[in-house]
Amino acid sequence: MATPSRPARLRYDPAAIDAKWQQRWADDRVYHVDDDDPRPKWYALTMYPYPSGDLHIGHWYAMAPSDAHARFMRMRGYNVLHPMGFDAFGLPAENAAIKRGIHPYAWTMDNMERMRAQFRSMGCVYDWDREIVTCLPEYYRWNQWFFLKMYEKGLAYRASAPVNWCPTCQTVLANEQVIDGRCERTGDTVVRREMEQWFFKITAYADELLDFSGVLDWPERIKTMQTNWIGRSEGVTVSFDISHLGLEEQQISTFTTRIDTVFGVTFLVLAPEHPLVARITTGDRRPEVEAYVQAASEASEIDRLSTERERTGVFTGAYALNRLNGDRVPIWTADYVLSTYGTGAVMGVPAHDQRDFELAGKFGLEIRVVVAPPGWDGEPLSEAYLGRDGSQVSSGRFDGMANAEGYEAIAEHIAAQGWGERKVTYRMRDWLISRQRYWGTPIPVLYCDDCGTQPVPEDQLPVVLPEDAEFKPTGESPLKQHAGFLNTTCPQCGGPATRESDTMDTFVDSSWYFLRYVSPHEGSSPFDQAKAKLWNPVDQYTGGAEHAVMHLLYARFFTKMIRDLGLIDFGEPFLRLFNQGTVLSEHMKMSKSRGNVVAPDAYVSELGADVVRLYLMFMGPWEGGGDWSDAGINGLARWMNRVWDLATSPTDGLPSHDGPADRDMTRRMHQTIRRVITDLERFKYNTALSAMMELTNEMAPASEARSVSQPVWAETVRSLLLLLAPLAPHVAEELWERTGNPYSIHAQPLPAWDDALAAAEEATLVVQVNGKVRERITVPADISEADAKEQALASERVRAYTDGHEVSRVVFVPGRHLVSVVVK
RNA sequence: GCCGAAGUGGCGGAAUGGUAGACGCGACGGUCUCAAAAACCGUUGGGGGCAACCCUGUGCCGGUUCGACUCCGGCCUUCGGCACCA
Repeated sequence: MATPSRPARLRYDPAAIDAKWQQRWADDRVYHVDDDDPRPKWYALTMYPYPSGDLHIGHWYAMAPSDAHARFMRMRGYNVLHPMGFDAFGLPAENAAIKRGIHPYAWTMDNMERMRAQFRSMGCVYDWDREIVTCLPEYYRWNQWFFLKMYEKGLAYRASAPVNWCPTCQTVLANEQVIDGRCERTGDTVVRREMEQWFFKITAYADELLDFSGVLDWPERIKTMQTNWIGRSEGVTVSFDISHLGLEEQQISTFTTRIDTVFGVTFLVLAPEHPLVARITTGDRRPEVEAYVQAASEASEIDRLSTERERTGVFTGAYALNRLNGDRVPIWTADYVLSTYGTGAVMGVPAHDQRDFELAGKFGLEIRVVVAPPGWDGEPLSEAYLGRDGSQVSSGRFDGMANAEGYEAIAEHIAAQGWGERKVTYRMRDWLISRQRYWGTPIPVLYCDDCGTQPVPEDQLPVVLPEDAEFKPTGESPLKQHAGFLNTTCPQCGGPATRESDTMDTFVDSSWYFLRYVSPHEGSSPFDQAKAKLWNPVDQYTGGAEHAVMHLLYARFFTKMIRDLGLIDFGEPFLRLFNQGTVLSEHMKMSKSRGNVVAPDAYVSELGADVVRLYLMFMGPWEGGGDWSDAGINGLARWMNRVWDLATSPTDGLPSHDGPADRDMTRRMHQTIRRVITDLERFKYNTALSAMMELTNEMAPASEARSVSQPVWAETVRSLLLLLAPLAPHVAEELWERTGNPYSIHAQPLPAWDDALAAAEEATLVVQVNGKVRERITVPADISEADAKEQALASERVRAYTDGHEVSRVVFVPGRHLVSVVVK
């Protein structure tokens, strides 16, 4: 591994201590959470894992520090709900079934059993009585229930749409699951297909999702990412007259954010998928247009998205009328226009849009400047002018207006004429939830030849996955072949009907699981409303930043939707959000193919859970992740040895009272308590541990020199163990017992600090001359400004710099014990 | 290309505008040992000086300030996100 180094030997038997206390805590159910506890509540949630089979170091990095924080909050007097469960639906289970003939249910259950044991080895405070498993009907029936509620409200709908199809997963993906034109999971190139699919209307909440005023503390980064993802943009729709073509459609509607440039339109561009393309194309243009549309449909997302690619497009042979100036402009189709955004058609303004400029340049279309850049000489532009500080020209009666003024005036004019209206569009699309797979929540819908699409009646939920499905590598969902599942009767007419065979995206499961923990086995509703009111929203949510725009956005959407169903009275699921970083190995992401995966189990059995926990927390700031190092973890093992020695060393050699180092030790102890508590509040585990190490560095020689009295020593050890308890729960508990304290340390409050006792009596007065440190003088901590300045100026070293010069200024910084002397 | 974050010893990293490098790792020297490991003690940004000390130093260039790792402006690099969104 990274640095060859012999492991430190521990002074104690970590495996025995871990086992001893884990058993005792389980027997005593010390982590059972009581809803009726009178203390203030704190809901601490860590993103639940997918049951992939083993807890890897990344799970530890996500869970050990968050567990430490939950324990910290318990010791601060909160009734802490800290549940755990499994995100148990998903493709790996189904792939295992196809490859190895194991049923997804069995595979998932086995994995969870193994992971539960590994979870226990971490010593977390999870209340396992509240565990949820999303692949069980008792959970997923409520996905179906929410689906029905959304269907009733028009928030769940079926539509034909071009979708992202992953050939390996054999299913469609949500837009959010496509990264750079590739499947987020497999890295496969995504192809586009036109399919009938189910959607959740997340766009109905787009504006509300942009509003983060309901959260208390979220990383700006995540808010920005969501805001960009939603991509709100304000503009105007404007239609162009095509009534002369004799079609049913009289006009082509376009969307623009630059209505001020509408007099510069010299062509229109339709997306290749736009329904009008085929109908307006003239006979002589047809072969070329059809070939272009065909090629566009075959091009992969990657090709089409490439910005390096040369601009392409073809003329349809048809013209449209620009109603503002009566211009007759050619209608083109080009693949840089997306059918899924705006109206699928844009007005081509080459002078003021770079893409239009490139198309016009390539095909010799007119480039007409209508917003004159400041200082423009009337010469042709070398690139599109995108600025908004020009003035209107060649714009009829709007000529001479400042750009911003022109925008407003033209928008008003178009609305008044009925040619278009102001409109807000979003980059975000509705959430495509259909998956052509078995291992997910069946969509509770059936199709009747007579009655059409019918929701499954609520009293017939859950629609359960058939157990006897066959898993073959055909690329078709096993449900599609399962007659027993498919064939049913219509609730409306009693005639034969066919069930929907698609299942839901697994992100549906995680969109409300934080509500289920409050009443995990509730059978008559998704969650107990009174308990949700008691516990939710989640006070502190932690997890990886990779969920910034998927899970977190969906969960916010669901929460607002559930609020609008009247079940809860808040709209944000997570008040505070913290994203931990990633653990690396040799500066690279761990992966099986690289062979650099660090397995925690071996370290846990050799050094104990606590040393692994401490090392992960000490590595660096939690949000930053870090590089796993075998040498680094030894440092923490050594420190645990030192703590062990300090706590267990005999104290009868110490003076019974009035040790000469008592004051210093007491001060250091109070300083440490203050630092550790304020650091843990902000997840600063690394500096909290540094503070405790500094304390132990001071304790060791004081013990050696017998300069601390027994009572002060006992108090210091006691405080150290309490501060350590959230981070290293097993060893702290063991030492708590060995130092004669009553079980359990985890039921104790944290020690309090006293600022007066933490205050230094002496301080180092730093004297700067012209900004450079020239002298350090030991002075009373409460030295007055006058005395500090006097002593500073009297110092010989300072006088070496001031003698013979004029002292123009002397600055005293009270809290810092610093005097800054300025000489000329 | 756009948006965001970050650049500090050999390494991970500390520093409300106020003693840069806490704490840990590693390295070097020592104690113990037949020897080694472990443990313990000491040294450890660079340069100079016998020494007291001095110079220099937080990606680069400038600015504000008595004082800048920290604030401002402009670059460079790295990482993350978005990427034809009209």
